[in-house]
Amino acid sequence: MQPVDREFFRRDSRIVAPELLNKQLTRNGRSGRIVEVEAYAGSEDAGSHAYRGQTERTTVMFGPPGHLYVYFIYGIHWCANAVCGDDGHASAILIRALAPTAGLEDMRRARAKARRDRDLCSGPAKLCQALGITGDDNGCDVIIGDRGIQILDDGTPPPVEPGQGTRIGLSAGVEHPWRWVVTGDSNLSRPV
DNA sequence: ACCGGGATGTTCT
DNA sequence: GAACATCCCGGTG
Repeated sequence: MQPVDREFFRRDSRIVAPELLNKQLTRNGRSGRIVEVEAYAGSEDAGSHAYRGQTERTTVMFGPPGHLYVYFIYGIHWCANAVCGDDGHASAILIRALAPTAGLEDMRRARAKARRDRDLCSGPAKLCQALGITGDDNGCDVIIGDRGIQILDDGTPPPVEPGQGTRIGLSAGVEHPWRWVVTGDSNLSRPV
């Protein structure tokens, strides 16, 4: 288990996203293997929060790679992205699902409504609940592990042939096939 | 199993 | 004032 290098994230999110599969997202003993991601490609991408330029909300996305962009959605939920690309490029990867690997008791407590373990982290807002990620964590550095949040490499390579499809829940930019999954994993938010 | 709708508040027009 | 990178619950088959 070693932290992913910052240079790993200093590339376009569409390149990094499939490679992020099977890395571990961890926080203070709660961990999960990343099994579903979506790439957002900044100002070129009508589906990205950064499409209309930098705002207060999207400041972190425009910053250096290796940080967490956390946003609030539908009045209820938090979702987390890994910021990619060099400084000034609003490239990011939405982490959409984890296969829980450690700290299951804490996750079940944080997600009391989840009936089965496969419901703990099978969605972008569910996994934030399970790991206790909120707006307070916006901007934290996942390389050095601010606030206990890290992305680690446990030696498992990404899938040779990840499943690929269009992104979920968008009204603009729906045409781009920038969602990648570990095919067949039981923790996906939806099959491809 | 699948589908429809409500929750709830920040962000941007 | 509308839209929103979602989730959960309660209906019906």
